[in-house]
Amino acid sequence: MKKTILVFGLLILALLLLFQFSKYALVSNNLKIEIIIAIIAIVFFAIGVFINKKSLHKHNLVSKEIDHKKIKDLEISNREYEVLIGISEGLSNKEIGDKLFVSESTVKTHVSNLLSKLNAKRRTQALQIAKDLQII
Amino acid sequence: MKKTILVFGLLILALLLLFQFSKYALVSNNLKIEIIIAIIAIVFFAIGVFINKKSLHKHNLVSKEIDHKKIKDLEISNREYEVLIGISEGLSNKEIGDKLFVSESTVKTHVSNLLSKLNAKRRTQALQIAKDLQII
DNA sequence: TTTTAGTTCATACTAAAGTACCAAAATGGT
DNA sequence: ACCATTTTGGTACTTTAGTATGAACTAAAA
Repeated sequence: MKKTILVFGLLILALLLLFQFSKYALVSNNLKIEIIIAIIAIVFFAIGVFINKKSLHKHNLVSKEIDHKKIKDLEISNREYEVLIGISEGLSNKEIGDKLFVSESTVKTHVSNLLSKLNAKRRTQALQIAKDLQII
Repeated sequence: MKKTILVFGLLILALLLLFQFSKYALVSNNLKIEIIIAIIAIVFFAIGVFINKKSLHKHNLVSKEIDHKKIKDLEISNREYEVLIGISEGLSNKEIGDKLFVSESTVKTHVSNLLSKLNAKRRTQALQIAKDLQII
């Protein structure tokens, strides 16, 4: 919230500066009107894209973003997470091993640890829980 | 694709008109420079919001809807689809059987048929493919 | 009515997945 | 250098998943 207010404050300040600058530039004839219009257009286009992205993020995209903090809270290691990604891609333990250049035994160890950390009985359940927790 | 080209064509046309109008208005002194800048700003802000919304829709909202037509095209039966849902919920064959009031054998039959229809080797791969095809 | 597709279930089998336990390297911070 | 954690991988085992095949029943379509 504080961040939002700060951003909007800076934005308004920048716009006022731009406004004054364009008037000054016009009067002193340093810049052509086309250039000024182009600058205004680009700036406001960018603001439109930015504002829209922000507001959509809050409502629709939450489920698309990965909660890295939760991964750490669950004490899931790097390698375990890579294995989880492999599972979500529908790979077998052997295939995950080939992808990560380790043996199938190693993958099984990671999977087993992953399941207990996610409190899952099966890899499919792990996927469902991981999606629910927004870590994949 | 054709639609996109049409929209962009009209957009460019509208901008050119706006451009010429602003120059004319300035020369003839009918409008103040502040008003023109404000119009440009509002128009480009709206364009920014519009473009952004369109591009986000294509990526995130389509994937939320189930393609029932594709399910029929793949010749996936009612019961097989119910089993697929069970798989996506992370259930074992036994648990799916309990949920649908059939034996584990029956579930295995459905799963096996489902895998060949989805061209998958494992249930996790079936999930990945089904998501890709937007049937779950 | 015969056919077709879907659902059900069983047996017997093979292949993966998952658990339990152990142990050796590698890594990273204090 | 030392400690804690991660990563690795093995053996032995149990459980679950998946295949192949055959068969019975149902409902709807031809």
